[in-house]
Amino acid sequence: MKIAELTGDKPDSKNCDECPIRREAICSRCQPDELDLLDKIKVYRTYQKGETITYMGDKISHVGTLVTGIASMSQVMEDGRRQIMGILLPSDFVGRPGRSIAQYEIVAASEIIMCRFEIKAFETLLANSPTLGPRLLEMAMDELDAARDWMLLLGRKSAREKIATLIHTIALKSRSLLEINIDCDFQFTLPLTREEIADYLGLTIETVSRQLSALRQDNIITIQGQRQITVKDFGHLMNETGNDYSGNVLP
Amino acid sequence: MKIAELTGDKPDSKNCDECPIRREAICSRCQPDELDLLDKIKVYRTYQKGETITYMGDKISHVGTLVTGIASMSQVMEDGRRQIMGILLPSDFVGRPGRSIAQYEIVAASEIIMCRFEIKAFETLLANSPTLGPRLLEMAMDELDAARDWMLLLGRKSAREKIATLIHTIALKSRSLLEINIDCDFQFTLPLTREEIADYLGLTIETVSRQLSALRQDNIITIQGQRQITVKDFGHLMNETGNDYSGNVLP
DNA sequence: CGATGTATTGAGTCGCATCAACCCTAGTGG
DNA sequence: CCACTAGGGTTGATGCGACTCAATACATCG
Repeated sequence: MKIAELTGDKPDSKNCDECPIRREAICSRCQPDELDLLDKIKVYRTYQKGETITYMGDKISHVGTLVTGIASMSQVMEDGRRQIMGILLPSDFVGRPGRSIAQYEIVAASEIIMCRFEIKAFETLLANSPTLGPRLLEMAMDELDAARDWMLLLGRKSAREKIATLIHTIALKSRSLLEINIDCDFQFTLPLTREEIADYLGLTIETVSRQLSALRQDNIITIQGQRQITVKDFGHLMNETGNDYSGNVLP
Repeated sequence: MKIAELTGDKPDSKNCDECPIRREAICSRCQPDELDLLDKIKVYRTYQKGETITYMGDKISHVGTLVTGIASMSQVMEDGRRQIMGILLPSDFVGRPGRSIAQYEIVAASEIIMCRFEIKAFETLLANSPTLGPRLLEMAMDELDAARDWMLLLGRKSAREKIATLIHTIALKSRSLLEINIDCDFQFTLPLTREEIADYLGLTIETVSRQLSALRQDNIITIQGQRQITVKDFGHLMNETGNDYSGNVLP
């Protein structure tokens, strides 16, 4: 039994070679010469837990990569209803080249470090790089797939299926990060509050709490404290997600 | 008062220069030499209304651009629940370079014509083209924005707001296609059945029908036959969408 | 003209939201 | 050290909005 953390390690240095997300981020295919160019315009910045990085409608001065920590990307309606459209994890790219007004609100769900680039400078690099564009395209298409999968969840799944899917997804991600493939109890820390979960799944905090309790009572998970989840049986959990077994694992 | 059609004109010829979507599609930035290369590998194909172009899990042999007609992209659960993640209109790109297994089901909602490319050949062009990649990236990011906006609708909007948003969106799109900017009654044809609307909005057909009737009774729209919708007052309709007025028009 | 697919409308039910009370933990200051 | 407070979480009672089931109307087509 292992404890997984989605927050990643802190970068011990400002050197790209030692960057913990060097292999997955926008720069993953850059050759040394390109990396140098990125290195020259990059600026690290830390945000505190709960801090808002961009508000909807804000002018955007930077794009960047999340290096450590967790953030959420959400849209808010006038009356306060909120929908989180994505959870940002280390190596995720934030911002859209060519757009200067923020469409979404980005909030740090933990203390985070971002590797930021001034947007004009980045766009210039992007236009001249042989690797940045293709990597960004690949990442955008991955996000598109994820967004579309989530649309099925939001539009068609029951509260129980939503919660089961979230836990299943986070557990799988934690497990693959740790490269554990043993089918035994698996414990991890929920990186989100009940409110964030509710806003991510299109539910209320009360329903989230109730469904978590129900899954616990049905012996599918156990809960230690408020955030520690143990999955007793992945197959059993999978049954509750509404997904079928075929073709859900992407290459 | 004008009648708008989202289906576009049929291509009178197989010549790219006269293609009705030449200015918006993946090839919109291609120079003559690149266009020649695309032209050599392109194959037009017609699908009948109701025909399924790809099933989930299918091996994909082609990518391509929708030239005329309407199609839907959806995901289906084992028990038949369906969520449409996007409505494909002329100039939209179908398929993901680098992926050989279909994640989604594509169904023709009307008779359609596709301009298709064998996937390997297209990938080769993409890798060597200075314009294809950037254009594809731009289109992917636009779709990502659209998907995320739809997540707010699916997760947080009421049935009435969902219907109002759909009508508002389609009406705006029709109007801009016709380049009409007059604030008067505006009539258009719903390109979708009630079932498709339901699957797009995460509702049932009965709820769709009831909410359309309610909007009619509240004098926000009128309905002629089953598919002809007239918007009496855009402002009034906008009030029902749950959107705020600021910042919703993209550049 | 019946047959079939599509749409509307009504009655009843249920899942999730709402409102409200309470618990737990951590942090603060007297 | 402990009372106090605030934020996060759980649980219960109740209500409503959307789903389900069912009957009927309308449209299209052979």
